[in-house]
Formats: sequence, structure tokens, C-alpha cells
Amino acid sequence: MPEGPQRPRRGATTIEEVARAAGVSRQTVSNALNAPHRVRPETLDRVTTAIRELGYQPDQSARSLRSGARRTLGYLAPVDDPLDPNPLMAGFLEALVDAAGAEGQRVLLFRPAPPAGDPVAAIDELVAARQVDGLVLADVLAEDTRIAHVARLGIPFVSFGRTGPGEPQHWVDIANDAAMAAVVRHLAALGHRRIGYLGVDEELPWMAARRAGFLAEARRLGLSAVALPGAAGEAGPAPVVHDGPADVASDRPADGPAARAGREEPAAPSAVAAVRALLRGPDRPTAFAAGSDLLALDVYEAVRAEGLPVGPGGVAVTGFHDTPLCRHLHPALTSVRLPLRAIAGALVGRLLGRVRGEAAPAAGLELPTELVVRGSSG
Amino acid sequence: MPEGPQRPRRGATTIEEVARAAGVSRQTVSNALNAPHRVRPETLDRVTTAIRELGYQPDQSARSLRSGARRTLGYLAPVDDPLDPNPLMAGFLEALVDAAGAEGQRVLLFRPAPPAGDPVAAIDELVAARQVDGLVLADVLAEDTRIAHVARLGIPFVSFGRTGPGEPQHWVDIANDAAMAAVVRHLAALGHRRIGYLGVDEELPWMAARRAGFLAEARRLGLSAVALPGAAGEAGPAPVVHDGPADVASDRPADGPAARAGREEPAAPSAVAAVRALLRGPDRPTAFAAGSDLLALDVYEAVRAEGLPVGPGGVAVTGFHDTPLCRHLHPALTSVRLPLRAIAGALVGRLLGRVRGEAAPAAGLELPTELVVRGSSG
DNA sequence: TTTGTGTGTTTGAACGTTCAAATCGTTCAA
DNA sequence: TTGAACGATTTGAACGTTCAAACACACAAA
Repeated sequence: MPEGPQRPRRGATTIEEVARAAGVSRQTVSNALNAPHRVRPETLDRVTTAIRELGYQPDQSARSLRSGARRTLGYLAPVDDPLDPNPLMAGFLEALVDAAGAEGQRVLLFRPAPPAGDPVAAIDELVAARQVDGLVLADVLAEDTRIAHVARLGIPFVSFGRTGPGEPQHWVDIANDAAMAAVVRHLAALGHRRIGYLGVDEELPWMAARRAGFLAEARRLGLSAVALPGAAGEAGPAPVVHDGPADVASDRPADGPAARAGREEPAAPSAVAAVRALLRGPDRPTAFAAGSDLLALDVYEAVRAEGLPVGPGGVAVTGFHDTPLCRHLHPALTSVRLPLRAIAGALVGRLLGRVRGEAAPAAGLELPTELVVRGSSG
Repeated sequence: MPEGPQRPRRGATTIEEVARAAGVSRQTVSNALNAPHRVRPETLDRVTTAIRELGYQPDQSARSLRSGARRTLGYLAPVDDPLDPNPLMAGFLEALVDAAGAEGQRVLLFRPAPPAGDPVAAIDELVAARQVDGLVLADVLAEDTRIAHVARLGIPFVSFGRTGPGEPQHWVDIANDAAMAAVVRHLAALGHRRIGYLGVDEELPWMAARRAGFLAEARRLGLSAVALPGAAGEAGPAPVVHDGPADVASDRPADGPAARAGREEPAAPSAVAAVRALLRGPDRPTAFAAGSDLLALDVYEAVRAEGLPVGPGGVAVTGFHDTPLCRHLHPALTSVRLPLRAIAGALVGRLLGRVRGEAAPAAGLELPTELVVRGSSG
């Protein structure tokens, strides 16, 4: 059973061997790599050739030890509800790794040690061991302890998701409210005059922003709008309703992820029931915007249960995230696509700026989304 | 605008300071950390206290440089079709990071540089820079060039997904065929005698195994079975059909990921059409197993389009992967849950064994799945 | 001729840790 | 009493790189 050659884990080519081969000193090889402009073109050529022929690559540990630069960014994976994971994390991570790679940086993934690990402790370990130059955080909440902690530590960081007004503004985020406003305009352009919104977990900033964006734009356009909390509550608070230019009543659903933790199967039917009730009532909405693609499934179900077709002829439906699910639905689901590559690029750019000690931009960056129109509304 | 204290990136506590504080030498501190049994209990106590009080953690770069151990595992993220990403990658990565963390290892994420990057080159870079002790590969195909390459390099590796018979057997995988056989038994136990299967991308080993497992178990139980290629083809090859103990005809759909690359929207409707045709035909199946949760959506659509209910009373449906989607469908979708934490644990265990130079197990490891029964079949 | 100013290259030291070998006591067998 | 063996600890060196400073040389200005 041949297993390949004895692996030469130790003893890879060093800078010294390259130097000897090129007839120069250690440092010149180092310069050729890190500051080519300091090396005479002819010498550079000789060194480059030697590097190529010997297949040399600097040992990253030695580099880091001496220079202090780790060339690695840490990504703190959010600990989300395994039953309700953030639907875009996989795609975001890919984009992040690509963006980092384009800048010569690697991405180190880490998580609080389960069970119920402390993210702050995980950050401390990584930083104390000097394994990363900077940190990328995601799923940032209002008053997030992680933000306060990394700011105190003084390690460069950025976040996908905006931080509070009193905190450092090193964030990149999508314009959740504007995205939902665009959805409302899209539906209005199709002739819809009474539209509904189905949300969930409204204490999450991005969810709250989507709902707010929906209501604001509907009011601006003089549409009649109904916003449903998607959470399960027997009697529950009254949904936000306003007609025409009336004022918006405020409410907050009582339960969130905390209340739902530990459940085996969520009480999704109540969301369906709420939408059905609306569809049966007077002035039923002719269109529904959902706060996520998965929530749109509940809307589909409610619409069909009421014997109506989903789509422009019946009840139009839109989602959020543009997950692969959208294309597999019938009709395919109109959804909001996030510019993950742009987000990742901006995050990496800003983070490296901070790592290099450049002055930080005074404000966060808000990126636009793209509405992908499909059969469910077009 | 206060920005936190000047960050002390350089100048963190070193082993020397700890040694001084504890009144011992460098090496004793090192021993206390790496080989506590060599240190007298009383001394160990003093050192441990000093470490805690000074908040010392060894610099990972210095450690790696001297000892050669990187304490980091590389995960080569597969470059999958962005329109059809592997649905379990996010969950698998989380499990992998946790399993690695439990062994004191970090996970470094890397990808071939886009566009159209070469995975082999990406591996070479990482290995040449000595940034990882071992590699985890995923989505392994038959005759995968990555496997041959890492075997040749001699770097320890493991794969999620089995390797070919001529290759090293350092893999962990789920029993795709057994999982689908369990689905068939589940449906048979519910009284179904004629069942259908909807697959896609059957040249992928795991998809082929699911299909094969379905057909084999159906035959064993004497059921009548129909397996549909889920791919879009106008006339397409005839689906595999067998009744009772008859022999299985073979076919292969003409197009796969390659043929589908670059498309904006997939031709999913044809899968729906194929299922509908089957449902309209004589001896229509009373149950359908799908090769993934997303494919189950097509089955739902087909069943409803034929005016039948999804569920035990009408046409039973099952999926694969147990994604969050399952719980949001109406009725909720019965699906096959993958033991991601067990897989990750086994992979990390085997990989570290190889890193330490222990003898490799002679064979791969196949882990069982779990059937989660929900409304669509229960 | 001397001095100054670059440009390109080399040399010595250092980064923080662990390895390998040496040292210092103690205990036990000869 | 010697010395062999062991356990606990220390010392010197090394891992492979980059920093900081020194050096060599060419060329222009005084």
C-alpha cells in the first residue's frame, strides 16, 4: 500500500538557500519580496529566478514573529440558533475569504467554545495568542458586548452590521430600510394599493429596519399597509396598521430568539394563521413582503390555503436574501439580493486600513441591495 | 471622539516575564504549559498563578516557528455553483471549528483565488508557507485531483466524502445509500407500494449513492419504484423503472453542473413536469423521495398541481439534509439529518492522528444518518 | 582632492518560543 | 564510600525571518 514519499514537513527551502543560489545576501532576498523597488532590476531578476526554481515561500510563522504582521484576519462566527441559522453566512464567508485573499490575507475562523461559550473569551484567546491582525464581526446587535470589548482591547476590527451611535463606526451594512422601500415601490408600480408585511424577531436591528422601511415607504406612497409580527403569540399585540397618511402605531412582539431557544419545532403555523386572517378580512392585501425568504414560504402557504394564486394575478409575494430557495419555488420568488462581495471587499479594505494605522473613516458604509424580480411578483 | 487606549499590539507579556514573576526559568514555564508532569507540583502552582495574574498566553508564531506545530487546520472551501451551493456547508463548518477548537486547533479557511482558481495552487501556497498542520477537504469527487495532489505532497489530510479505491482512505462520509434505504423502509412501513425518486446531478457520488440506495432497497422490499433524473432534458433518457424483483435498467442524464454553469435561472420546471407526468400515469406513485430538500419543493409543486395533497393522505414526500426549510414547509418536510458534529469530530480526530504520525486506519468511516419524520410523511 | 548624497547591498541582532544538553540535588544500590 | 540513576530545573542554541544600522560604491558638488 504505497503512501507517497516520506513527507518533508521540516526542511523546506529557506531564504538562506535562495540567497546562496542567487549569489546575494539574506536581506536582499527579503527585500526582493517585500520591497522590490529597493533592489536593482538585474539583481531582482536573479533572485526571482532562484525563488521560482527552488519553489521558495517564506515561512509565515517566522515572518509573523519578526515583523508582527500575521497576515491573517479572524472571523468570529456568530452563534446562532441552529434551527434558524443566518441564511447568508455561507455565502458571506466565501466572499470574505476571497476578498481577504485578494489582499494577501488569510481568514481564521473561530467560535466561542460550546456549549454556551463566551464570545469575549474566544476573542481574548485569539488576540492574546497574537494569531490575527484584525477581527471581522457579524450579526451585530445594539449594545453588542463584543463591540465594546474589541474596542477596549484596541485590536483593529470591523463589523458586518451597524454599531450603536456611541460606539466606533467601523461597520459595513446593507440598507435594510431602503431595500424594503424598493420592494414597496416595486409592488406599488405593479398597481398594488394595499400591502402586507410579515416579519419575525423584530428586536434584531436588521429585522426592525426592514419593517420600518416597509412602513415608511408605504406611508410615503399613500398605500394602505399592514405589518405582522411573525412571532407566535396567542392573542399577541395588534399588528401595525395604517391607511393612507395616518400615523404609525408602534408595537413590539413579546417573544424573540430567547423565548424560542430550546424548542424542537417552531410554532410557524401562527404566522400562516395571521396572514390568512388578513387575507380573509376586509380590504385584503393584494401583495405581501416578507422579512426573509423562509417567511415568504408561510405567505405562500397562507395565500394558497385561502384558495388564491401566488403571483401578479393573485397575491404578489417577495422575500429577502435571495437564497437558492427562491428559484426552486413555484412561482419563483422575487427577493432582495445582498451584495456580499462588495460588503466583504469593503470590510477587508477598511480593516486593513486600520491595521496599517490609517485614519479611520468617520462613518459606517451602507451598501445598496438589488431587487431580483421573479414570477411571484412580476 | 475617544477611540480607546493606544493599543499595545507589540509588547504583550512574554514567557520571560512570567518566569521572573514565578522565580523560575523560561523553560520551566514552557514545561508547565507543555509537559506539566515534568514540573514539581509546588512549582507548577507558582507558575500557573503567575500565568493567570499576568494574563500570559504564548505567542503562536514563536511557538510554531520553533516547534513546527502550527496548531491550525486548513479547510479548503469547495468552489460550488453559487446558484446551487452545498446546503450543509455552513453547518458543517461550524461543527468543524468546534471540533477543532476542542482539540486546541484553529481552522484556517482558504479557497482557490477567483475567478476559476486552481485548488491545487491554493493548497500549494498554504502548505509552502507552512501555515497549517493538515488539511480538510470536502465535496470530494471520484478521481479528485486534490486528493492525488495532497497525497503526493505528503501533508496530512482527511476528506468529508469518500475517495476512490486506489487512493488513500482518509475519509469520513455519511451512508448515503443506507440513508435513502431507510427512507424507503419508512415509506414502505406507511403502506406505500409504489414510490418515486427525484434526483439531480447524478454524476456526483453522493447523489448517485442516494439513487442507488433508493433503487436497491425498493427492490429488496419488492416495491415498485421509479427514479427520475431531475435534470432538464427535452426528451431525456428513460427514467429507471422496475417493478418487483426485476432488474434495474441503467441511465445517466446528459447534463450536469458543467452544462448548467453560467445559467441565470435553472430549468427547474422540467423536474416538476416529469413528476407530474408520473403522477398522471397509470399506477401513480403514492410517495416520493427527493435527493435534497430543495428538490422536494419541486415534488410539492407537482403534487399540488395535480390537485393532490402532500402528506400521508395524499402523496408522501421526503427530502435530504434537514435544512431549516423543512420546518417552514406546509406540511413540514420529512428529511434525512446529517450527523455534522460526529462527522467533524471524526475528521479532526483522524487528521490529528495523522499529524502526530500515528498509523492511519486502513479504511474510511461511514456514519449513520437520522430520519426526521414530519408532516409530509408522518 | 575632498566632501556629501544617494543607491544598493550586507551584517549583526532580535522577535518569543521550544529543543537538546547540561547542571544540581537526592536517593538507592553496590 | 562511591557512583549510578533519577527527578527537577537551568542554560545555550536554534527555528527563519525582518529590522536597524553599517557598509561599499558611484557620482555630483565644493
